[in-house]
Amino acid sequence: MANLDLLNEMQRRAVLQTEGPVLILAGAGSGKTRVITNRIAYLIEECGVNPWNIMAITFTNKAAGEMRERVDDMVGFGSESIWVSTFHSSCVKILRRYIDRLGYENSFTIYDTDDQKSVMKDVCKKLQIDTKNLKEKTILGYISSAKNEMISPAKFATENATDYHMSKVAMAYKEYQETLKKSNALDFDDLLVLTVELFEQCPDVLDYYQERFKYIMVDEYQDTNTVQFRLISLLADKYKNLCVVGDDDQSIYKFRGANIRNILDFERVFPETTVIKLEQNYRSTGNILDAANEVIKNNFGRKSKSLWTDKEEGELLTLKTFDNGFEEAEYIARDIRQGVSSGEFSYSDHACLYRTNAQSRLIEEKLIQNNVPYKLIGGVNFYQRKEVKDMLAYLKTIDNGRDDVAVKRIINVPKRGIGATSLNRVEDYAASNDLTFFEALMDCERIPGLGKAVTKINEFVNFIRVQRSKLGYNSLKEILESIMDGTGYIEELKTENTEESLARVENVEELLSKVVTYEESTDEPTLAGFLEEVALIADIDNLESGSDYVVLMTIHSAKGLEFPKVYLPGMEDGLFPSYMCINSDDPTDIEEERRLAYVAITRAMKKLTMTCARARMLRGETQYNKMSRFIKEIPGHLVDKGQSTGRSTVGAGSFGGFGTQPRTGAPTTASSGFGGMSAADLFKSNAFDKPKSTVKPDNSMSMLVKGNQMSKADGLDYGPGDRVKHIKFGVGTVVSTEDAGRDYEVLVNFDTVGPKKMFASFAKLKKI
DNA sequence: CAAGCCATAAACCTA
DNA sequence: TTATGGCTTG
Repeated sequence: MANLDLLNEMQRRAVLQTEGPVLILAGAGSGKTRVITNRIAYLIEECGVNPWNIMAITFTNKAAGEMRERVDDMVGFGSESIWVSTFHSSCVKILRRYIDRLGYENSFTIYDTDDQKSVMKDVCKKLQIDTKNLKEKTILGYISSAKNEMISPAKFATENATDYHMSKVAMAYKEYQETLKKSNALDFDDLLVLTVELFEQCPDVLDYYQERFKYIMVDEYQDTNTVQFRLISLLADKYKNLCVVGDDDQSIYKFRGANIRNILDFERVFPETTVIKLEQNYRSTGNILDAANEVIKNNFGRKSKSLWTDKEEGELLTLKTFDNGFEEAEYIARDIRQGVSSGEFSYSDHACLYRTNAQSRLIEEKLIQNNVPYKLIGGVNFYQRKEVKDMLAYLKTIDNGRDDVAVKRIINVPKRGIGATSLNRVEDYAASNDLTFFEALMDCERIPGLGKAVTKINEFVNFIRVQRSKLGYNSLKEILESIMDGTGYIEELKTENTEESLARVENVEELLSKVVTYEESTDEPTLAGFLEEVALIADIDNLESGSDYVVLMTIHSAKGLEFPKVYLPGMEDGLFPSYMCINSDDPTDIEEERRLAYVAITRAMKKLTMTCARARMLRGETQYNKMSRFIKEIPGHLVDKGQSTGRSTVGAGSFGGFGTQPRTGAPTTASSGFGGMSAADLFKSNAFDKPKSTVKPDNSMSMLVKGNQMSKADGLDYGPGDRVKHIKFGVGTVVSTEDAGRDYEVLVNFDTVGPKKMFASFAKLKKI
């Protein structure tokens, strides 16, 4: 049941404006979900619209599920015929019915990333593209962006004819697309692109769906990309009852293809648009909102709006500057603990939002030391990340070869051609001679049957020996650096050049910073000492149990969430905004970064604490950064700067001033910025931060330390003679099943592709 | 040129 | 866990 009484004036207008194009600019915390659900209920109950004619589109399945639930609750009978889904699943439904018009079969398959990669592998082979320089993943990345912008292979080729590198990509794109078509397959992006093509080429189909979807609503509209916009424009073209809800100030996914022009130009594309601004915020205090408004005001390309609240001003924002990142993290940890022990807050009222994943390490450590339970959202604990574990395994091996697990972990990482067969031989030799694995490696000449692997193993052993001999002469930093570079580990990640791989580089660099601080803060730093310190931190993290914990995540993943108390560490130029944006030729990059700041600030309900460090260890080098320009955009009267902190105020005064607002006792040495330092080092570095690159946990295990992810299915529900169905190969007859150790091996004779041998736990065969 | 070893794919259906 | 193709090497 729609209930207009629970809505404010603007929300009510948004609900009542059912006809024509409507642009709802819903600021952070302004209750947009409530508006959408009420609007749907109102359409059905008051305007007599058939639920069948309503479509609501979201971005994620999760969001679709939530909306479905809330709509069901409110509408009741008939709600199941409302089309609530994501862009992609809508397209699948449409294409399953009509894609034959485009020369595909309606039984098309959808290729996942793995499938895409194997297609691309073939393509590269065929076109003789060297995948050492140009990774399949990288090419697929270009193709995906092209598809988001609806750039066809032909157009892509003409646009990139001059660049050698890109012309290769263009060739690959063309070949890739042809291969997909031949296999009657679509990739994820094709779902959208082909639906648009379908509508453009078949007016009757378009007309059918236009008649069907008389009322269309799109959530998180600021995140739409060009194809998605085209798609809804086509659908809404006839009745023009298109209602989009979004906030241009929260568009932070440009790097994923979102096109902010879609929201900025909406009124131009749809004349006679009713624009409704939801500006009353129900989340934050007055001071927090003012700060957010003042920051976002500095962006030029935006719809003017200004959030307000009838809540009280609340506490001032807190800004603390520290001498270094340690004190910053320490402060946050203590402040949280204090807030909790005072009884006013629980741990889960606190969130710590940072710009880059690597920043989590220091905070994690300090939280652990202070016994503050925390949970890392959308990420993995720093010391559990694969790349960090790899580096630590190298260090352990150098320290002493006794940790067999560590040695086995890295003996073939990066790949150096030492495979399972050789390792098994070494293992046997070690066992029968009562040696550690590494001792056996050193002895590898004597191991029978190793053959040419001996050379490879010796190279590895020598590398470790060389590093070992440096102990005591070279710094640990230098040793870790030679691991990073000498093994080619970092280089491999950099050439991969994906969001994920670059985040991994960042994490390794963060470990390097950790090494340097260890050396600086310890009288007699040793490798063993360092490993011990790390082990302590790395092991304690089982302490988190229960549901009350502090939340740690990137600002990107915090979109849509709210917390009573929010901490924003690392508010420094160079970190946030990142150097990449500061030095970018494209002025809109900094605007995107500012929107991110806006999102960050508006997550806070009661209390916002921003912190920055005068000196920060980045990539093993101490950087002296200015205070973030975004902080300077916040008027001084909103901020409690407190007393200048830090036990030793050595570098005091070298810090940037507090912007335009004069303030009490502020050491305003504005623009004194860089303390004569290595900005250049940052420029030459590739390792920029792309957000949201949730680095996967460490699944990889050395093949000798193999885990048991798949348990043998106890018994199969099919046997020889049974008819079974396979997702890719279709229907077939089981010829035989064989007990093969942990798994069953099944031989199936498929009707279309002939006999195939497969593993039961992989193939997920269904008896029919 | 043959042997042997290494690396990888076989699955799920993601914004 | 195993089959397979590709690569290296004697």
